Amino acid sequence: MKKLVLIDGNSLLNRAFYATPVFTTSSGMPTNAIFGFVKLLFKIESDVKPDYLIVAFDMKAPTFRHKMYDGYKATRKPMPEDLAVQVEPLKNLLKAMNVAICQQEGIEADDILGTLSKKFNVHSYVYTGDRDSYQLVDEKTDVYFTKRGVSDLLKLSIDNFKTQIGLDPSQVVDLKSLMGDSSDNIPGVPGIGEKTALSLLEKYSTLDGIYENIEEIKGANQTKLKTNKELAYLSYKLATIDRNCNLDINLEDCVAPKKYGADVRKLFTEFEFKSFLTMNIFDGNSTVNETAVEYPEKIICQKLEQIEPVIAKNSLFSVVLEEDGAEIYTDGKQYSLKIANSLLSDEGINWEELYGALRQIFSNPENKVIAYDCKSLMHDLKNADIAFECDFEDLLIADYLCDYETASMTLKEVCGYYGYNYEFSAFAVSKAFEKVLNSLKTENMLDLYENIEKPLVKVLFDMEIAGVLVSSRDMDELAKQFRERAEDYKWKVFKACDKEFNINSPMQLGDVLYNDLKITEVKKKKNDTKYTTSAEVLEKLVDKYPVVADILKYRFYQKITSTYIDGYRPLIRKDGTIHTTFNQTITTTGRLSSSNPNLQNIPIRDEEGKELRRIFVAREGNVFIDADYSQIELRLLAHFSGCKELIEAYNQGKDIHATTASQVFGVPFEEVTPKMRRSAKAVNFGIIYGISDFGLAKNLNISNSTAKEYIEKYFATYSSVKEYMDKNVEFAKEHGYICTLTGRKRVIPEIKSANYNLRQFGERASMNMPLQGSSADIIKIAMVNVAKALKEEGLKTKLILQVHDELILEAPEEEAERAGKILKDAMENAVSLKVPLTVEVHTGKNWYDAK
DNA sequence: CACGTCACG
DNA sequence: ACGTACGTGACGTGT
Repeated sequence: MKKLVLIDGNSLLNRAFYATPVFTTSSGMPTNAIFGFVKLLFKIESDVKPDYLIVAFDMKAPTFRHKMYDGYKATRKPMPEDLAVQVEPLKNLLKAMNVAICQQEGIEADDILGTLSKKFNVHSYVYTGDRDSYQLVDEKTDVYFTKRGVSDLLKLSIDNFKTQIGLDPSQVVDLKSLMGDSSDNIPGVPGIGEKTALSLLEKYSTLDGIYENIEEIKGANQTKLKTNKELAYLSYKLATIDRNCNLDINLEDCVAPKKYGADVRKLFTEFEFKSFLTMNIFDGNSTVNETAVEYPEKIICQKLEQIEPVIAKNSLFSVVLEEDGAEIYTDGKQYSLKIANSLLSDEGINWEELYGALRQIFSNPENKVIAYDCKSLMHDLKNADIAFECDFEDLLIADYLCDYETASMTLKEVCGYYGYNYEFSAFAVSKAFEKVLNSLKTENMLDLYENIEKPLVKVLFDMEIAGVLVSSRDMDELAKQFRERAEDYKWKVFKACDKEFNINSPMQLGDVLYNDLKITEVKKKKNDTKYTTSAEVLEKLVDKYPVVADILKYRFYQKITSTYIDGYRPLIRKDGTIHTTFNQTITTTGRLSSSNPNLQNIPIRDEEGKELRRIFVAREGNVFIDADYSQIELRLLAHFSGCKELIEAYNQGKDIHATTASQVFGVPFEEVTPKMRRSAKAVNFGIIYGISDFGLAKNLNISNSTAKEYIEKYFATYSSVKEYMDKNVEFAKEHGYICTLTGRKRVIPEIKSANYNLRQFGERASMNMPLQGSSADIIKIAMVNVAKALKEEGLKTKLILQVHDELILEAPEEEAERAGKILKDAMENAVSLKVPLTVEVHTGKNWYDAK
């Protein structure tokens, strides 16, 4: 059977517009949607190889079906200006390409598609971004729906429809008549959503079926359906695509073009579609216009497995992971490589030829790769069993450092930010990287990038691959205990409150505590109707109201089970290991973060919670070596401020909190009480956070005025600390940013805010960033050095975790002693300060014992 | 998807 | 008079 491709022009142009980064010709005309559309067209031509092809457009005037439905507000947004100006040029281009176009007053594009797919004796492929068209699927019509972007397609045919969508194609209309579709102005039955609609159709198949059995349907749904019967049937009409429109089109008018002429080449040149010009799509009469083709990019081949003979040694590759396909270009200096992620993850398909080629690129230390997010690229390649051993540059990491003013950007955004479009070729990545590299130089962060962040990428990758072994036996045992206790406390609370409710809901809990039990000690916040049920507040009530203690206990066990036990289960692999992701480009201070799961917030402060650390165990024959910096941020404070008293205390190895206590409270060192020491410790922490009397008062549960006295006393004693803090605030006010030890920057726009609270926040952040950020710098240096030393010494010991001021190694028992020394040495000597950096090391078979 | 809560440094 | 300690991530509820 012959093949007819039917394209929903408006819908796909719209998709192309949003999926393609905004770019213009050098004269300023936006062309991204046209580019995306044509790219899709080429893809369709090479994938389907259609005999016939036609693009359907809506006319601008309001259409028939929507006119019937004037009473409802149109929810469709107007077309953005940048897109609107691309519509006519696209149509002209299509005409030049001899692509058939169909548009007719009063007929919607999907009615055209519906009619044409029925009319001819051909197999139709409908390309659209509109779910309405699902209903067109039948024996001779496939619908290809663009999920994300333009080339990620959901391919629906009569064979897979039910499994993909869960309905028959005809039921799509029934579904819409019930749930409506706001983007298409279809009302549906108010109050009936997708879930209800699906379960109704599951039972009664069609809208008619539902109304035939309306008495069977229970409760509110029956009422809703009865009162809105007319609306439902109107919706049915609106959602139904008309497959019998009067269209004057012959199949022979729609022959799919094979080659294009000089006029198309001219238009591509006008649009500055460089990569299309080099494609083998033009007919013989259309010779290359030398002035137009000054572009370096040449397709070497579109099949990666053929590249092996052509790539040179010591090559530079710009790499982009794409939705589909595999391409490689060169400009004679470097290669542009695009590969589909799916090619690396599809199991059971033999891509060995391709992988061989990729191995030749990535596993060769003489090559260099430029990519965005190399760590995830390493993971993707690892899935295909390709080792990442080449040199690399990482656009994501470099951009994180130098575009510190901008919130995290995607690859598309970063390239766009520097004026490139990576859809043309992966060269955009290397071009953007060059720009970022330049600003790293002018911003004095090249060293930070090259010697800390970049090598850290590989270190983190190795840590993520190593993972941590979880003892499921210990975990199950703990789970059982904690779940039981949560249950016990839950019922204890219910009995005390004389009612069952959801303790997990702060709303319901607040209601019970403050309305039923009439607890009056806690006041609502001003301008707020809500009570807080935070542990901080509840703890003050435990003496008077015993039930509150049980609520806190319940919360505790519930938290442990839901977050740290049930939360882990789906993340534990077959071999019993769990693998976190270390995010290198999330925080404003330069710290790492950890997710899926977060292994940087495992309980430790609470003794019972700490038990959880026993489930993290070293593998057979191994031990954990846990090393943490002692008060690294306070030591940095001593270093940066040059405070003589603090420096001396650290050099003499004195207890710093006791020292502070003795000086702030004016008593001899020997007479410092535990309580005084505790207060001084809180003051020291407060200083690091950019202290405020209120914050300190809350933390120590003392009055604001007492807290204020402590702070004044502290600054009177350590005046250089005060000067140092003031200096940082001043610097931030003047420059708008503040730096760490290595020159890492953070912008603090709040510091210039007219809003007092924001400005205060900006000041505290300016005081905290150099301490928290430099601490992050230092442990990163240590990580790079430890990893390097372990490798050089040929040890099997691996770095597995980082928790901000703490590093954990997993070492074969016989290596443990040596590895421990290497670790301590690397951490203590990561940088040289005016005070020693001391590190405490512990060893154990599980994380609990190693702390 | 925002919020409250709570786990960590 | 106002509303406040720095930096994260995950879970559950409720809109």
